[in-house]
Amino acid sequence: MPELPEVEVIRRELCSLAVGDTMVNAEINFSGSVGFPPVQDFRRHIKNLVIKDLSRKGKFLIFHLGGSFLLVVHLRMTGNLTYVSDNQKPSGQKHLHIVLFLRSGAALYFSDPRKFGRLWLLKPGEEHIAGLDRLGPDWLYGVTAGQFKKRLAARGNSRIKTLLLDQRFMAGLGNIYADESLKRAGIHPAVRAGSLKQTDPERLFRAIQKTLAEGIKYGGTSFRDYLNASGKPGGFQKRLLVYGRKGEHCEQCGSVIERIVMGGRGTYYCPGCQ
DNA sequence: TAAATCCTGTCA
DNA sequence: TGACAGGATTTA
Repeated sequence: MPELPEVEVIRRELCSLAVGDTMVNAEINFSGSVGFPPVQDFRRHIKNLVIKDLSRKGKFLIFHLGGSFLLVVHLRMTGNLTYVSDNQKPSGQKHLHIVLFLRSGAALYFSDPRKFGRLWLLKPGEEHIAGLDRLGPDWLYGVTAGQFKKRLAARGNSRIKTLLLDQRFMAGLGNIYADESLKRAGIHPAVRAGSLKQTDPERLFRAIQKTLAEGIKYGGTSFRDYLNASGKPGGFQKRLLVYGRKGEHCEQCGSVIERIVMGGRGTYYCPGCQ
């Protein structure tokens, strides 16, 4: 489900809700959600670790815990991480795979219908186990427009949409924000990076940063499953210009929005603007 | 560069 | 019933 803005919204919420609290226990209902270490070790090691801080790289959420442990979370398509305070615990929730109990009485609920999401409990030097070492720079703090332009030049043969989804190139964009950013920059998704016009790369860079910032501002996009750490939907779905709007008229130029498949992903764009 | 894979749910 | 889904990796 979530892309950079959704993960960032959750990170900010958990910063105010959970930092300073301590992990006391883990309930694991589906062991496949634990990427590392083996479930028994995960349960044993996570006890009594203070939550010192939370950071984010691309779509990864990273809890910085006592003892230099890192709890790395990737929600993939349908994962949800919800902070539940002591007096409002839901019960019998379907697809609830992991509960992390906190000393305050609150808990972190990880649920995920499609079971693609993962949690890893790592020590420094083990970041590669979660794949963190393969990520390119984060879109919001990783590079300047100039550095982005250089990276683009090195991948001139790739189609721009495909490139934007490649987390090794740059980290954090997913299918929705890639399409929305290309629309805002007026660039066709199938264009090859090397064929972009002179002013395109910088405009695209700005459009992506602006679109992501807007996504965060409106609390993320709840297209189907996404909920923030408080269990509430975001609002950016109301501001989508092309994603999921095949057959509708572009608000800017009136053209009919099209859907094509690129790299196996549904891709929406406006043939008039892009 | 595409398809298969990991899964379940929803919608046309 | 089949197509499709905010992701990412592996294999062909």
